Amino acid sequence: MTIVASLRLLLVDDEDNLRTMLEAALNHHGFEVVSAANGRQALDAVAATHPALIVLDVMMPDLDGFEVCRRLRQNGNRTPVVFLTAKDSTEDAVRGLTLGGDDYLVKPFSLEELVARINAVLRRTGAGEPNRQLLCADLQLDDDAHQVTRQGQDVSLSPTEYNLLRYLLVNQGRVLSKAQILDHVWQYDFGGDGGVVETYIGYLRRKLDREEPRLIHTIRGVGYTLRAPRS
Amino acid sequence: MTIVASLRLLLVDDEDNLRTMLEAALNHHGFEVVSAANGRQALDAVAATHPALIVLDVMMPDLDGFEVCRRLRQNGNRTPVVFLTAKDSTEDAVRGLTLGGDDYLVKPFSLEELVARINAVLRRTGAGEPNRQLLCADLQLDDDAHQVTRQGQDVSLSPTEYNLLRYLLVNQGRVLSKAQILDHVWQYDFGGDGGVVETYIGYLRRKLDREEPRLIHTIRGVGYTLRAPRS
DNA sequence: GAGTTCCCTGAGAGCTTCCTGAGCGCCGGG
DNA sequence: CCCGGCGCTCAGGAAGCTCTCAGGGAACTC
Repeated sequence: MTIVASLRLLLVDDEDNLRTMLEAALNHHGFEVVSAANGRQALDAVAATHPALIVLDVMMPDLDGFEVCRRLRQNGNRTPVVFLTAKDSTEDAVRGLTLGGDDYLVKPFSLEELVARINAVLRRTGAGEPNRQLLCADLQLDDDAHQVTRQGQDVSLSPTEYNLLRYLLVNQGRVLSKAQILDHVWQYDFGGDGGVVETYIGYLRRKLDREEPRLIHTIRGVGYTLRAPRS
Repeated sequence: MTIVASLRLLLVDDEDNLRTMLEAALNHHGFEVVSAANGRQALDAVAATHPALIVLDVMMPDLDGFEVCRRLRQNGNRTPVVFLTAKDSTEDAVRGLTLGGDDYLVKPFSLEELVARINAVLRRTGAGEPNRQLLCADLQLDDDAHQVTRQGQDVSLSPTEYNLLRYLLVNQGRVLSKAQILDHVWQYDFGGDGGVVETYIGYLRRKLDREEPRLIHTIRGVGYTLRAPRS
């Protein structure tokens, strides 16, 4: 869990369920979250609460996300934005906007991805904490370089493997249930069961946990945990 | 027994028997318990009593647990929730709820598990006490890591063994009858007799009480107790 | 458009866990 | 001292859980 001392985010999305879920999740990650259900509310909320970053859905009934952003910039507001877009259409249109340090994410995404993007943007714009390397014994993960090494050796991971490892690292020492892992590492609308997690844990073990000391441990009937041997 | 200074819980379940039983049990664990038999009562009770946490059955006649939670969140209420679900259907639907720090439990569960979850959620959301290691002489149990050590050595326990040990630790110094142990450590609908407890005490002794000083003591005709030798 | 990587599913094997029942020994009372 | 009750241990079957592998389909790359 990333602990950021009460950095205020504005979350803008018109789907109630998703907004509620994300609000809870971001809150739980240590952000102070203000939310808005449409473009106008968003503009008001920015003026009222001066968030450090805006998570902004593109597709909305009244003002769409682009329009909201355009108006903010027009008024000289530079608050960084992470856009949420649907797969199909808008992907091209977002390109131009990432120039200002902003970023975007295609729906449906996974929670860990969103948090990673938010932290990355905050880092780039100077508001967040500096880049932190995630370590566990001789395993290290560098988020900026998107690079993983074990015993100094580079290990090449697929996106899902990387996200899973990252989640394990952030929560090292804590036991994570398969349900928790699914919720955080897989896309929020994924319907499958815990079987996939087993498979991916298997991939990770094969790629970077073949030799002692083993870092990934199975807690039978409970879940998995990443833990360095006691020093 | 976990002593938490009068933290108020709301317990919501439509089965009278179960609700009464849980109410007594949670009460006995030091919580102040308010209970509700359906969704509407639950909403009223939240407004009236502002509980620190809600134990919420999913399957209910009027408003189901999800709906109750959704309405609370819509009103900006962030009270953490522990859901109670039936095995079969709802398990998938509950995923996504672990995001906000909430948790869930599949019926039938054991009392100790419920209490453990409640404490874990309170810990995560900052309302409860910080993670406390359970200790007894050179035996220690860490709930977050789900790890048990004796004389610094890791001991690997099965889920039932772990729950039993946890119950003994929480109640160390007190004698626990086999019936009490069955009631707290085994699922509430377990039909068997006390023979299982003997077997599991045996497992624990073999795994972590082979050498002096012995911590698990048999009180013949009464039950068992975990006690460190007088210092 | 061909080849590769990535993601997910399903089945099977193998191990762990759970519980029961039986036999034996210990303890305490008569 | 003997006996009954209680507790301990062991063995074993059934169920559950996890791992692994193979394979198909989607996405991406060149």
